[in-house]
Amino acid sequence: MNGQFQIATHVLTLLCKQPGELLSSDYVAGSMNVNPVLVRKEMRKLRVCGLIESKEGKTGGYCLALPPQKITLADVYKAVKLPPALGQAKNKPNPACPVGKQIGAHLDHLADEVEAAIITKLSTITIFDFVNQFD
Amino acid sequence: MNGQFQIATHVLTLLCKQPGELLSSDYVAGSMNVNPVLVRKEMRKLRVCGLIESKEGKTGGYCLALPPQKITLADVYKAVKLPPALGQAKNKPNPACPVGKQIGAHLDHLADEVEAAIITKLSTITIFDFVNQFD
DNA sequence: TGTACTGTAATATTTTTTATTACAGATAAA
DNA sequence: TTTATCTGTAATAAAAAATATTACAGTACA
Repeated sequence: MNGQFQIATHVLTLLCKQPGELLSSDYVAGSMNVNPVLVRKEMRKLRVCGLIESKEGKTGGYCLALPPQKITLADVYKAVKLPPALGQAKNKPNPACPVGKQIGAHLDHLADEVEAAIITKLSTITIFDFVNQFD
Repeated sequence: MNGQFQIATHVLTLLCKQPGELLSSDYVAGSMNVNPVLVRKEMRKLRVCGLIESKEGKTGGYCLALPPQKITLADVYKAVKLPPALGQAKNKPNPACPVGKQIGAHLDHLADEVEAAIITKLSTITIFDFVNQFD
């Protein structure tokens, strides 16, 4: 139950709907019923990737760093760094077994291909597109 | 850290390499350093989906139910039922907010599209293909 | 009839995610 | 210059999910 991508997308949607305004973490956290600190954590990731800007101090808050047509959901996905879609084994397969010895590399390669497929799909959708779906 | 897909794929690889033989959960669990009960749980999912067969009692174990050319990694993915690749928000967005009111439906639709992209990718790879990568 | 499996439940442990609390630093306004 | 309000961040607690462990009923074979 990982809602980091949803939080980031929700905030970006709000920022896109109120261009030019600075929205506070308390405000957006209230709009989605989630803890403000969690919002600030996701915002840090988005800021590091150059998707948003933030301003400290009184009247501070967050706004988009780029036009929403330039931000794809793939950018969001990469910024948020979710765990891999196929999961990730933590076990160490038996190296004495010919399968166990090699399967890690093959599974990693497969995981990379799946991540690439996800990113290809998400790169076709911008925040602008996403927000345009709303009434 | 979810290794269910990896466990299922590992077992299917072993079953594919030893056609006709029944492999026990203890044997395969030893090959991948994981708990045998966890193996049996994944095997139940694969059996329900018709990918493997199991036999109880002494000399019991697991074997493929289909030729490995007929089992795709998409079948495995669907059988294992991982949590959605984009995660899943547990929060209930504020229904008084026009964004909060609608975003759930749009995020669900997006999640469906991403799952479809994953399945499209994985459906191009059979267990036979996967196992053929091994030396 | 004993042995060695699957099937499954119950419980505990570990890991991950989310929530909460706290506070330093920044900035605007009184 | 002081106060209020925000970000940034750390530390900790609580909740949720995954995995490990234990236990045992049922099945099938020797």
